[in-house]
Amino acid sequence: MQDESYHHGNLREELLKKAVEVLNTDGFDALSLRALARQIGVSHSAPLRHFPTKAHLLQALADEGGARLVQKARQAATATDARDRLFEMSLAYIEWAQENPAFHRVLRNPEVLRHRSDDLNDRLSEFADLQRAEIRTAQADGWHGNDDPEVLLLHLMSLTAGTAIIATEPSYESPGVRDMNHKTVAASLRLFLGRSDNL
Amino acid sequence: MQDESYHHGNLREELLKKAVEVLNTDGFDALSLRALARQIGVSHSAPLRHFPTKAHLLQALADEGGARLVQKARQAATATDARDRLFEMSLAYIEWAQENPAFHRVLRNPEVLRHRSDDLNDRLSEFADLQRAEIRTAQADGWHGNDDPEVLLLHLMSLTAGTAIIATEPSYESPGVRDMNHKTVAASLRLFLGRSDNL
DNA sequence: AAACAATGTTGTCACTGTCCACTTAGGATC
DNA sequence: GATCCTAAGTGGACAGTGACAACATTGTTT
Repeated sequence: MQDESYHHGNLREELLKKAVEVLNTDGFDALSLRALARQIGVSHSAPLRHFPTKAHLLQALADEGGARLVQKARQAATATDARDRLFEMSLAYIEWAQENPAFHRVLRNPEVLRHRSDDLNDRLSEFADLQRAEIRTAQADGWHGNDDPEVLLLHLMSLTAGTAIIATEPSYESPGVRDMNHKTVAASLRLFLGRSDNL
Repeated sequence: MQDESYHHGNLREELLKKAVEVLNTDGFDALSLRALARQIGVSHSAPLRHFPTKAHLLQALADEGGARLVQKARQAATATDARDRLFEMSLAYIEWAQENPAFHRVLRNPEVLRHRSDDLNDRLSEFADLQRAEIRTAQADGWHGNDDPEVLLLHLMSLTAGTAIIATEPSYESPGVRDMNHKTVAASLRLFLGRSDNL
């Protein structure tokens, strides 16, 4: 548990932590194993003992990010109505993306996503299944009762993922949407998930 | 116009073309200026005469892609009803992304988008304004007449961008949406843009 | 005490982006 | 038509990177 005096430390966690820092401050392209090692004060090839390749480092970040994202979304679903639970999950997803832009960017990186771990894959699949179940429940309550549930799932996932990206990438703001805030996001989600009576 | 015998050729276009090839076949990480030069049969630093930096090459791809995307979306809007025109534009956007995954991936790359050219920025802004206008027209016809048009725009952009990503990234399929096809995409868009009477 | 596996180090390799000085070709200018 | 000039291509260099291999150090296990 010594900090940095001895030869050993708790690298790996330190690496992941520093990686998130770099991603948040300097962007994706600036992330390099050697720079991380340098910042931590360790040999340039020490990281390879914990992540045999740079891709493995990114995978680990994706694993951690995916776990946190799904956990937050699940915990947010507390309402009694299924539609409201879907709303809470989507909103939590978007808020998590806004709070953790580094994780979110790694998580939606095509190369990372393509080679995701079985662990992450399972987690995402289970989350999709949960949403599927909630959609069916909401349909049983009369919400879009005649529509294909898979279409509803695609619609919800597209809307949520798209909103998260637009909300986290300031680049999208100027050419497209103006003043992006919590109220606007919630109102947008309500267009699909809201009940006309309550706000 | 000689092909490759002389010292000169029409590099730049050749570079852009080869870059798209590489992006489609080997992915984003495999794109390197030196490899492009090697494939074309030219010196390793020849590309720098046309693109002072790798980022400029990506910017050029984004410019071209953005122009094509907006053009296709505009041309697709031929219906007499504003909602239908919005539907046509969104569908064209998604189809273009599916047909041009390389361009689409460059176009939605955060670093590229952040440093986009004024040209591309203007094009995207104008397209957003066009959608804004169509939304207002549709609202005048009674569609979501009481909702904030900016919320409607955010909703539409999120939905379209999100669907395009899910449709182009096969990685999304297994953990989330099953069998993604034209009919499903259209049905999903119709949930927001459709008139309940037709289809 | 000795053997061992985990972790960290140094040195090296191929590759990349970028800069530089140099060459070449084609068009403009006198 | 000879001369200048500039755009375009060449080859050499440099630092930074991911990855590999051989070696060193540690804490743990036997």
